[in-house]
Amino acid sequence: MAATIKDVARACGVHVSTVSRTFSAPHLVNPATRSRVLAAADDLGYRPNRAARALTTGRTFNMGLIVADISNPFFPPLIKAAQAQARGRDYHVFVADTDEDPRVEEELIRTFTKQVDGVLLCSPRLSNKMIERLAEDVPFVVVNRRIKGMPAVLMNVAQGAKLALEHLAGLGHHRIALVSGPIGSWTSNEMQGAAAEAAGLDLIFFGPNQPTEAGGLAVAPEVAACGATAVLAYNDLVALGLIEGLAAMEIGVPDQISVIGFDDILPGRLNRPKLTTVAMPAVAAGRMAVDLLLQSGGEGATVTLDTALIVRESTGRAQT
Amino acid sequence: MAATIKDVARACGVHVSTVSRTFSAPHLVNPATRSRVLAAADDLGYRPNRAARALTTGRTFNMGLIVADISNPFFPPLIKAAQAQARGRDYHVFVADTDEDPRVEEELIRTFTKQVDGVLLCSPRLSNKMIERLAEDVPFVVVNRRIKGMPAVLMNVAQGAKLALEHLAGLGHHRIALVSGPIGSWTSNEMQGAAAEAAGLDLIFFGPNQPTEAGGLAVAPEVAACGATAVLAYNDLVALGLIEGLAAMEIGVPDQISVIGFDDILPGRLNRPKLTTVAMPAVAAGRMAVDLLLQSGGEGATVTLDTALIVRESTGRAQT
DNA sequence: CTCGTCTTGGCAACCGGTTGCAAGAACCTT
DNA sequence: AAGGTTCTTGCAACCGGTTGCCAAGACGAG
Repeated sequence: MAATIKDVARACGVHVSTVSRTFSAPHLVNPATRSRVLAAADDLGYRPNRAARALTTGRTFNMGLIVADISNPFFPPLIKAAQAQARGRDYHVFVADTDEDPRVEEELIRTFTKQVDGVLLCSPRLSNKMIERLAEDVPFVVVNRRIKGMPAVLMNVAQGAKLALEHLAGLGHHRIALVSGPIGSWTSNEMQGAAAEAAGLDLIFFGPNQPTEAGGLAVAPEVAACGATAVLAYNDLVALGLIEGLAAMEIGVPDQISVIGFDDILPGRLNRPKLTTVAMPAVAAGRMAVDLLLQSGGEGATVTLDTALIVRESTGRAQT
Repeated sequence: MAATIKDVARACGVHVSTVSRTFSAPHLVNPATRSRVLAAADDLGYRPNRAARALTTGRTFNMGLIVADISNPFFPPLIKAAQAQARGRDYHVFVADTDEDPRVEEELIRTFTKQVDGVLLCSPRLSNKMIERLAEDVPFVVVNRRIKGMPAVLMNVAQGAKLALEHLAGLGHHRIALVSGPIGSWTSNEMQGAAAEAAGLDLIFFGPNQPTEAGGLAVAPEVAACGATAVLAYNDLVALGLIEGLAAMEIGVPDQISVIGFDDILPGRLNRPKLTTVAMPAVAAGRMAVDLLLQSGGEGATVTLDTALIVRESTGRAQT
């Protein structure tokens, strides 16, 4: 059907290797011949078959990007940043969604192996051990997970959690609910770790939870019942669900309970009340992850990006 | 590095073809030999190289999915539905985002060619002519675009627009602004076409616009100035931006102006006021697109899915 | 015991390119 | 004019599998 390198070679009476060189090493072929080949190629609509080329060169010039849930508005900016950065490096990014399922995640990685030059693994749900094993077959850069010897882009969640807790303490909150995320989430662990170190606060942990609005909605009754005056939620989606759930029980935010999320997604900015949140550097992370993959020959550089507290309307003084 | 079919063959003293058959035609190899091969393969951690296999078989068992803007909450449900459906058919879906740029779209399609068995083209921005040309190299299913002889999944936008206009007319609105989308959008054209047929209404067209909140925000002043009492927006994102922009000018929705969007995305349900919208069958479309790609040998079946008006809080009686 | 049939597995060509090697041509040098 | 360079191009092996064809061996029937 589509023209191959042989068709082009035949069309202009030259060996296939010459055609091949015309595209991948133009300086090695006589300008006159080159233009003859290019003319014939253009004429037949020839495009090099990237998969076939990859077979011998070992490079596909594309990379995979795996996320747990593409519906989470946190990811699209990261994805777009990665795609843009990759495009600037002559690479293409293929995205896939695991539906929060570690088995699907593994299967997708296996599928990507040999079809991409590396995989950006964002907020993985697989165990470190499994990731290390899979890393034997394809280079990784992990985002929001620390694995020894593996290049990683981390967001300083602990710092963000600390800022958030200080903010709440400053508003007079002492009893604070911590609504964590799914099992296998490094982010969730970091948050809990940072919270556990905070002195003088009475923390109640809830989890694991789905990292979605449904998850927030579901824990709302428990959170309301536990007597906390403020909540630190795993992410903005959970925070929004929580606010919705509290509203359904006629509990006002921030009047009766303060809520802080993580991520700084767009819907949080449009919500009433506008969400106070710890902004995560998603765009920078997407860019960095691509660069790390391209630079590191698998070497374990680790980049940590800062987070920032953004105070909006969902937090206020504790009731006295 | 990774084990190849040859390593396995050597390891258990059989020819590579036998190993190959063990995986792709197990019934042709003696059970005893087969288990020996499987053991060796497992031992060496051998995985067939999908790209190499595709070279001879011509099938990759993966498909591409191209969207204009992955940040638009309209797409993730469609993407997830497509991925789930594909997974059930032993296929994998690779997603890519064009950033609303036709050139990027073309480049991505070219990249996908030969690396996937087909491409789902969602709300493309390329011209029909260009799409037809590219279709010579890779099978397509287009979503929200009608192209002769090409399988398509359409959403009945005209019907939805009609419902929306009737709803507004019923509330006493006569002067209605139509805020359209980007150039090259079939959806936008359908909306305009349907609107133009509506009798007894005074329509003012605004466009083209970016199909985002920024786009809605930007036209808000013009819309406010045109004297319309209601707006039909290209999609929910534009509608939300519009509401935001109107609010900044102290124009209340729905008290002073009614707003209807298209898509029924999640943020629209959380917004205050909750958005009245025409729900698009994104999930069904994702599923159908996959099936169409797998069934049709490129034959031009067209599926049209119904839309539905969902009345919430952003529309109300016209001021008298 | 011989013949015919069925299983099994090796051989080799092929998919669409890439690339090291070498030969011939053209161009310089001295 | 001989010898040395530099260019240009063809040859053939190779990447990792798949598959049509064929021969050897197993097995059952007569």
